[in-house]
Amino acid sequence: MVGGSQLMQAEAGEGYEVFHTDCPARDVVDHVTSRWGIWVLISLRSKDLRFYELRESIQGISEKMLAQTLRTLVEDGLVWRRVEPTTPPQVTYGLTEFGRDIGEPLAELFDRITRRLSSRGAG
Amino acid sequence: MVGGSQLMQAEAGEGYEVFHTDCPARDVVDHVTSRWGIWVLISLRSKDLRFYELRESIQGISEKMLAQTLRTLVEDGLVWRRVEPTTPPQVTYGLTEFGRDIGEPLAELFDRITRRLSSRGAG
DNA sequence: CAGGATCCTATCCGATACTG
DNA sequence: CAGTATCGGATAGGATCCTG
Repeated sequence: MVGGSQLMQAEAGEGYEVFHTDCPARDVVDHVTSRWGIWVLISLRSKDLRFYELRESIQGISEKMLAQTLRTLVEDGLVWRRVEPTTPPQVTYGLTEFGRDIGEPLAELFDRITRRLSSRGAG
Repeated sequence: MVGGSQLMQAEAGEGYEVFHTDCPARDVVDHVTSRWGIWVLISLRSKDLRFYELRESIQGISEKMLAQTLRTLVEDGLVWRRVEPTTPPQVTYGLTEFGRDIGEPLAELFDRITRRLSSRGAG
């Protein structure tokens, strides 16, 4: 009876929200905003990508972290995974509806930061 | 001369973006999406808060991490810090214009995840 | 009240080697 | 190609104690 009530605190308390440790959304937020999660999601927004394409797209990511990040995002229902049983095997990743939904504010976040930084550097 | 060019790759390359390690926005993104950064920013959206209010608002955060997160966000220009030289001293934090700008997609991200999770749990 | 300093541990994450 | 398994260094982050 503790989870999911943090939004009510704004009215009950002094006007600020309380973020519970066991808030279910917190795990997903942590995964989405993990070191590599945000870049995977943003990369997949333009088009579905194969494993090696993602690895080359996201500079600095290791195969281990890419695999781990993808596994988490698939578990969370943000990314789907399709295996083509060819030789060599092809595995493609793409965004689910949930993933596309989440990808929007993520891309917006990235855009706003980029815009602010470039305008600061230019002017 | 290397940073800020990753957005061009979508046209030059195979249609997906490349995220450079030295992209200047990446540092800010990392700070904003750090373990506690997102919660601090969202908490400050409703109103300015003092140190202890933030600590109580964000369940599970330690004083060390709150101080460290706030320092980083102030350095990035997302949060301002005002010291009242009273006894005991009062320190208030709030969002700068940049911080409010970034806070929007952040709150939207949190809202969408919360909505999706609660609707999934309810029906 | 608002933190800095210190210590210590959990985990993150890269490198390497190996598998289907 | 698309991973898994293991190891070890780096770092994030909590607990505690101390200061203005």
